[in-house]
Amino acid sequence: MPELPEVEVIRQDLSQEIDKNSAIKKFIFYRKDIREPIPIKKITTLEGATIKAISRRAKYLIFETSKGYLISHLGMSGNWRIVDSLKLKNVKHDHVEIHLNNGKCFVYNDPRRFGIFGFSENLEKNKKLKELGPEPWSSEFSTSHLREMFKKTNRSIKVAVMDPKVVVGVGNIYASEILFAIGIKPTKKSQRLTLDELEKLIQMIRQILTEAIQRGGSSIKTFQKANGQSGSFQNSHKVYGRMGDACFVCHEKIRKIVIAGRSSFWCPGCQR
DNA sequence: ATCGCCTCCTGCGCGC
DNA sequence: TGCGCGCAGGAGGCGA
Repeated sequence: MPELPEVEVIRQDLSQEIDKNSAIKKFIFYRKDIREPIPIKKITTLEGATIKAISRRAKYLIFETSKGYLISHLGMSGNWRIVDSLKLKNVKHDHVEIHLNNGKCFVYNDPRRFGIFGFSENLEKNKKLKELGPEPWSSEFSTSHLREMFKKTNRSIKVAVMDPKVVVGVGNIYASEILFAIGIKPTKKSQRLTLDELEKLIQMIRQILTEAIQRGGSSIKTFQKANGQSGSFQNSHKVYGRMGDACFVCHEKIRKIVIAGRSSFWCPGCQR
């Protein structure tokens, strides 16, 4: 479900429900583990804490509280929804509820359970976060960074652009869309991109992710925003999920190939 | 060190 | 209609 835009949209929705006085009243856990064991004892110490902000790093959501950080990753199928505590009904695959003192409840639901819950007192010491590469809009995400990353590897650009050490947040859908938008085929070796192409790649990653966030993300399958609305960026997909359909630009048939085990869509007319 | 392959898990859509 | 199969937005571990 979530790549960076979807996580960011959920972050914005959840953030709307809190103000500077919002505190965590109570957690309810329906499972002890999803992908990894949930550190329930540590997380429970956050009861009574004020939520200062809800932020995002890569595809992680971070609840910044007065007593520490709750870190959540949505995996493939995770989602949050906002419910009034009094009207709350537990549905299948609801794993965690965060009840706030303002009567709202944030509910985490994840059918495939690939998501992660973590606790941290100090984000800078968090192993998972520490090893992440640059955010797409950061100055560290530059052509020199890409050249450094690409010079020693022989991977395809599709695989490289999905590597969180190269840049965080680009998942399988947006990788195909971004490469179509800059006219580079997904199997091209990352090493062989010119400086000009690297520059275009950076700009297009920023542009497409920004637009996707503005459009509420891509609601394919079950993705919904935390406020229950659907995103609309799926209507802007030019190649993803369009195998056999005519390219909107050159009318050639969109192809699907598997790269590193992931379906990759591209247009043989537009991408070289 | 790097890379491809496999795995975790449930649900859905397709073809027979 | 029912069943089996393949596939799905992520990411970490393994062995070559």
